[in-house]
Amino acid sequence: MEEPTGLKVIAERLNLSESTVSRALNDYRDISARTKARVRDAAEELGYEPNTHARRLASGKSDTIGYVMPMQDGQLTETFLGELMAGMAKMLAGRGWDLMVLAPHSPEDELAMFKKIARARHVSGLVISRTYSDDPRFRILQDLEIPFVSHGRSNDSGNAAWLDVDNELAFMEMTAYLASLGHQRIAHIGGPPMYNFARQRADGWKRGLKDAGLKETAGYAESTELSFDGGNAAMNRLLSLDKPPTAVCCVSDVVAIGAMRAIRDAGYLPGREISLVGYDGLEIGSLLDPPLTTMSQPLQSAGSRLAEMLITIVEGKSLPADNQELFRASLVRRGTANPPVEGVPEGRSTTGRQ
Amino acid sequence: MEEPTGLKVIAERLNLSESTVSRALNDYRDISARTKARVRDAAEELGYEPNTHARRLASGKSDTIGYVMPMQDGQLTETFLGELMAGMAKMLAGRGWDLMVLAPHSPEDELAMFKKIARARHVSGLVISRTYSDDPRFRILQDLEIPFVSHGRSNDSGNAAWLDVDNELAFMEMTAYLASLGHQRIAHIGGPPMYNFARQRADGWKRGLKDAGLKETAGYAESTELSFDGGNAAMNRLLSLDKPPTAVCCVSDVVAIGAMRAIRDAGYLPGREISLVGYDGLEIGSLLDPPLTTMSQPLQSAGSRLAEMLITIVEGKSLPADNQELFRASLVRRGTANPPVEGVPEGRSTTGRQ
DNA sequence: GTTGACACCGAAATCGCTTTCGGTGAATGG
DNA sequence: CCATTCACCGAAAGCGATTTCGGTGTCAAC
Repeated sequence: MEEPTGLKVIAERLNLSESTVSRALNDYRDISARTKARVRDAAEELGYEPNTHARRLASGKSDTIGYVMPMQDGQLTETFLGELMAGMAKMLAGRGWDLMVLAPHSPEDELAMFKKIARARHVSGLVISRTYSDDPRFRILQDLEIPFVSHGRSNDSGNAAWLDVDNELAFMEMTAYLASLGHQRIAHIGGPPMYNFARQRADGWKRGLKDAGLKETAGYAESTELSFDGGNAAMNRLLSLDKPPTAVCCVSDVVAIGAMRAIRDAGYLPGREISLVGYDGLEIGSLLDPPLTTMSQPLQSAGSRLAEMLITIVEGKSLPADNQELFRASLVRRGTANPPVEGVPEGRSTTGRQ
Repeated sequence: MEEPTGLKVIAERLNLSESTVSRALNDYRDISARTKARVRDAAEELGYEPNTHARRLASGKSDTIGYVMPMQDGQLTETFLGELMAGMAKMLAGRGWDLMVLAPHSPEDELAMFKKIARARHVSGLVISRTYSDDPRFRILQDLEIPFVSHGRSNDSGNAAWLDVDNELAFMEMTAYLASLGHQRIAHIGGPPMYNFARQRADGWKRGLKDAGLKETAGYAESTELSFDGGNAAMNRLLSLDKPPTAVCCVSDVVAIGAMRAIRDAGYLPGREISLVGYDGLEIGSLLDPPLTTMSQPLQSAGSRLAEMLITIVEGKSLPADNQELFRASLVRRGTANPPVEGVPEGRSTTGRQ
């Protein structure tokens, strides 16, 4: 229980005042270089570590940002948040900031957390993720005057700060890639339009088609839940079309995996009769047979950048509106996207193997 | 920029002193019930939220615990930490505590963080995870007098606090299950013995064999990296045995998936000629064909319990040694574990399909 | 009518740091 | 040589709570 060395100890030892020591440590310029050096040495030697709470109380800053976990009914919905948080935490630690986790179990709870933060101010900024097409949180946070940046855009983004992947571009490229392989019948299994990224990806697919000189075929624009079963069902619908697609752009890897199963069950081989591209770059996709071609986004660096943006905003060094960035997803070529082959399905096959 | 309501405001409004208000809010018993009620009402009405930093400075408590992310070379190594953290965060939030994330990019960095915490004390306890068989962190944290609980045991656990899954029991059950299906040649693909759980799981498998009246066959105890390739290679070694196993207990789902591929490549069907059970309960396993039978552990509740234990320790309400708990994993029956069939492999098949 | 005991509340110190505001002594300028 | 200006440092006032220590007023007991 030996007491931790505070400013006082090091001040006494050097025959200086606490305030001088404090300013020396914080590199004020009305302290001589010699004194600063002495202070720093003494601090080092004594193993001085400033008391965070005292510092934050006095300075009025909290040097802490919060990450709002994307939860739904108390359950986690994403798998990537580990990477994202690691990226944020590392960036923040480098600047002496802390990362705090918020896991609301309902939208009401989330709102309550926001309000509390707005008043207690023990968190100086937030990072939210998994944005909806219409996301009330943008307004709420702005009204509460809580600095924040969002991982993903929204219709309500306005001049808020955000960092997003260029979903539209990603799906344009995905479609272009498929077209370059020779596919002409390219479908899309999208996600619920309530998610902003789902719309963007669908748009990207459409533009990709147009750029490739292809026209949208009726029934090729599927939309479903972000789940294995959703992908499975959607793919089955595509397969029952008169002219099923020879390639499919999937809104996510999980959906793509569901689609793969449907393709298999219909007696075809994913990547042979029907090509498939997913999105997310899940590690697990490479373990499938054949391994899933997908597009991956840089997560750790996104987390890092998110934190960096938020810091500049909190410190007033930049406006939210000046912090809107697009990251680019990159194609991961694995096994499910290949040139079309002969014998493409011309209608619902009923000889599915189990 | 209206100033937040502090104790002073509500004291003035009620013609009370700040100290009385503070004690009323904190439910001291030398404050009359009537006064407490008045104070609480006023606080509610004015939207009072105590200043966290001031409170923590004055009380000397930080009401914050840190979670040390399991990192390796700056990379995340686990996929489950999202769930775990969500569980912790929710538990903590209910008690007014905060969860902070630490993402060291190296063991040295981790040590530096520990030292800093030991001095700055802005985090009152830690949760560590992914423990090694010989894990120096136990000693370090004890020497530094930082309260902590570990998610996973170690040879160095001693009388430290931990919460672990009963890995041995899990693998005993797994083995027993396989034996009950009729298997007699049950192998094990284990992980690097540097990880404590890897040893425990191997032990469980051995005890399971013994309990079922089976004897260990030479070459049936494989060990490999915790990766797809590791599982793949290990399974290939098993397949090249004179008498390959008819069932395999895998240390993790990812390893199991690698093994599945090896089985397929050798011309067999996982769950038919060779049964397979994984561990982790990864969602993704259910998407495979056939879906992977596995054992899953409760993560959110583990996180919750970890946080709870740590709080009681930090508050001095219990000793670390009294906080050692085993959770139980549960079997998730899917498609890769079935009774043995005729035509079991009797040696390395060379007719593998790619 | 003292004397305690008890129930309540206020004053003031404290937590450890930041930051403003002066106040030295020395250097500069005319 | 006196008046400015600098460079540097100390004193002291917060920051917004918690917590100890007394000090009232009331009431019962002797």
